[in-house]
Amino acid sequence: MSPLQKDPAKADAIIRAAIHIFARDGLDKGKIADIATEAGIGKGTVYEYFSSKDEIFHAMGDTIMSDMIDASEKLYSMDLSPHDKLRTFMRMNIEIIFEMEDAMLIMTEIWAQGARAIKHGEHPNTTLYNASRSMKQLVINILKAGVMAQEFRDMNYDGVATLALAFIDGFVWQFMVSSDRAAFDRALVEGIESFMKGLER
Amino acid sequence: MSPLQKDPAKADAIIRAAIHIFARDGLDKGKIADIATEAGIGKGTVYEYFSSKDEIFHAMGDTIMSDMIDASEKLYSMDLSPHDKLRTFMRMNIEIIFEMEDAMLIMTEIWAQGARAIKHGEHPNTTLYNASRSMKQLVINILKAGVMAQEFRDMNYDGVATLALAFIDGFVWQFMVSSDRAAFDRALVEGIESFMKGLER
DNA sequence: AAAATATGACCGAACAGTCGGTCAGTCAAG
DNA sequence: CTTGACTGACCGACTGTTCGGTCATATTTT
Repeated sequence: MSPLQKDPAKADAIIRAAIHIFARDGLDKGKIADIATEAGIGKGTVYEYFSSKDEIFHAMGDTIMSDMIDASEKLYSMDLSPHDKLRTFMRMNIEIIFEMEDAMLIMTEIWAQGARAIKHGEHPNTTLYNASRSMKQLVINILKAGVMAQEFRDMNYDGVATLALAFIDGFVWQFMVSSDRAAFDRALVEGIESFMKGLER
Repeated sequence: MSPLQKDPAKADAIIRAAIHIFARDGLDKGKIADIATEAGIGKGTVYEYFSSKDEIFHAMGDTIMSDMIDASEKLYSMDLSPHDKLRTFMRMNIEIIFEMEDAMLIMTEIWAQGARAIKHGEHPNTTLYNASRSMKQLVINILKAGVMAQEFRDMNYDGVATLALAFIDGFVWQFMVSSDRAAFDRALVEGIESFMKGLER
């Protein structure tokens, strides 16, 4: 039969290369030819694994989000008080995203594409939105546990979870264009402290 | 640059049309021809006013940011306690940006371009970064006044200002893709309250 | 064992569509 | 007549996608 199945590792290599190239050049300017070169294969081969540039976008989105959710869920299952869990969740999420600068840039563009798709009355990339929703649910669960344990004040969970996630996104976003790592760390500590203080009873 | 002899109102019309088209189709997919049509002029005329697509990007960024800063500074000069000023600043900023959905989408892409430019070792659109810095300074000034008036606790101003701005950006960003206006308002109120509570002495 | 055959992964030259930017010419005003 | 604002047909660079052909490897045959 088939002497060689299509190599799944090669599909991965293409995605990895795509993340690198698209983060560097943008979703539109990023060339399939460059991705192929980066992955060490021919341009035609890319199309043996993905039927279009758009399909590569989707695959990238899935990969990035599942990486992010995995990291967050591991954190969620750690044995910590709600207070420490939330604090750690925020700090680690910011650092994870910050390390994954490539991913952040791409997600931003995919997210913007989604917003535009909605404007056009089309369907956005649902994976991304489901993932975003499940992140929020994770935060809400921590908050509820904290209220139950009388560590946090009573609150509107959705609003506070939104504040937390907005802070994470916005914070990374602000520092994406700054290279002052020391300022970044100082602001991060103070930002999280201030946020946590807002939850006190 | 073109001489000022030409109709300045037409340059404005081109910028407005550009904001509409680029928000709808994205910075790359948005066509100069469409902008011309939207502005009710010929494609060639666009090039009488702007020498390239890139120059249009810059002009758009300038227009959007100066609109935003004007609104913020008007707010800043209002006669309110630091507490109310900050609260109002956040609420109004979010609502302004939310109404200017077009602007938000475009700014996001320009910002991402800037982050990429830095990666390449090039110069980003400085207007945008100066504007962003002056917004932060505005918040810091409010915070300092609040501490002076003993309304707020002592704090690291930069960190808290970053939290505030991150919240504004991230909040709008989260809701860009949701059409549930009621949830938006509930979350907004709770988010701001929680933030303000974190500043109490 | 070795030759013959079959398979499908791989490739990159060529194609076709797109779009930023140009320019030769029109038109209106003074 | 002169000026300059305006126009859109046109050009050419760029790039996503296709496709005919190559080649390494598995399978079958001798």
